[in-house]
Amino acid sequence: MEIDTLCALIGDPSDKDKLRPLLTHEQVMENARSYAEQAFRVLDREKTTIRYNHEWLAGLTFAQLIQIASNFTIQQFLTREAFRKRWDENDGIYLHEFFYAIMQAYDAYALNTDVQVGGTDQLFNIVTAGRKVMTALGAKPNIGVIMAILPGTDGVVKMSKSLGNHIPLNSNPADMYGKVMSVPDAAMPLFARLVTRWLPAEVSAFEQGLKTETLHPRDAKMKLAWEVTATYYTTPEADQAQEAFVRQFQQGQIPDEMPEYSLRAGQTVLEVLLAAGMVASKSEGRRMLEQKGVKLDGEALLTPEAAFPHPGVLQVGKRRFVRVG
RNA sequence: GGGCAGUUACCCAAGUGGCCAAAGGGGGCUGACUGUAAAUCAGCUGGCAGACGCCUUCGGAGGUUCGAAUCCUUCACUGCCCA
Repeated sequence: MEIDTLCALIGDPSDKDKLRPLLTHEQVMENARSYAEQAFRVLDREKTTIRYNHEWLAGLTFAQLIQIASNFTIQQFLTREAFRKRWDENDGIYLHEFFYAIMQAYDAYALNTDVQVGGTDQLFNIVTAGRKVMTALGAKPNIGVIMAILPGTDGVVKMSKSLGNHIPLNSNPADMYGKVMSVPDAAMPLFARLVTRWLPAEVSAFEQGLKTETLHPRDAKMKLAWEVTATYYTTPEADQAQEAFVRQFQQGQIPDEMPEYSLRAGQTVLEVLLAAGMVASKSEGRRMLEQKGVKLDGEALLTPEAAFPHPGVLQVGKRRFVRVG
């Protein structure tokens, strides 16, 4: 497994909104460890070697870089849809963006890879650039395994942390289960294919079941959510996440674990909401109350200025809970 | 180096002196309906008060004006074209 430590070190100027502070080598390696830990949810720690691309890229000379770059024409890059579109619309295309493909290609060469795995958006970087550079440098070109792109929780757009539609690997089983359940039905087959341990036969049985409606979409998604959770966590954790989900959302019961808040004398409903971190501001709290989104032990609270009635389970919306005592 | 266009709330985007806390869309949140969702419908979406009102916000700073997102100066940044 390779971790890109070079870009983190030089900073990526394409994110021009945020001035990304240059990370120190220690910070970069810290992040790298976190990526590795997440990968080890599915990779065998014992059989995996982690390599960092600054190991070989940092020592590359400018002359070498020019020589590698001479294998490519601008046209090859511009025929890529992403670049083409921006070219046609007069959006900026930065020179260094071309170098990402070249860098990735050189990584494949430096690691002497036989196979390189990536999403369809990496087709050019892997197949065209990688194989070309490997050939040019006298190595045997590798083989690309190109996978479909996993959509995010919206079911359409590529899953990405910066878009906020991601399912984090490192939060917790209940969160993962719930987030998979929130994915639109239409995205289920892709999840089944890309992030479960199911074999092709199981995946197609799953898809068939959905298509012929012999499998209830809700049950299908529960099965999927369980499998995804069990894949990245463990079977008991997936069981537990499923039980909690059924209790909380299907039966409308309160979860068994929730944060606690100690009531202070004389606090109003509004003050408790804010102090317990259930709302970001008093205005938001008032809105929630107006919209009947606040419940104490199942009873809707309506008056912001009223004294907090009694200890109990306070709920805001569907999934924010706190035990007020 | 020269010319032109631009910088508005989470994102896109309208707004060219008062009726602007700022249209519209997206996103988000709440409620209804459901299968948990999606789709659909309704509402909300800067803060403090919550009655009037007050405060902060339209790239930064300064200015003109009774009054500025809107006009002027200046700085910064972005895009396009020319060199």
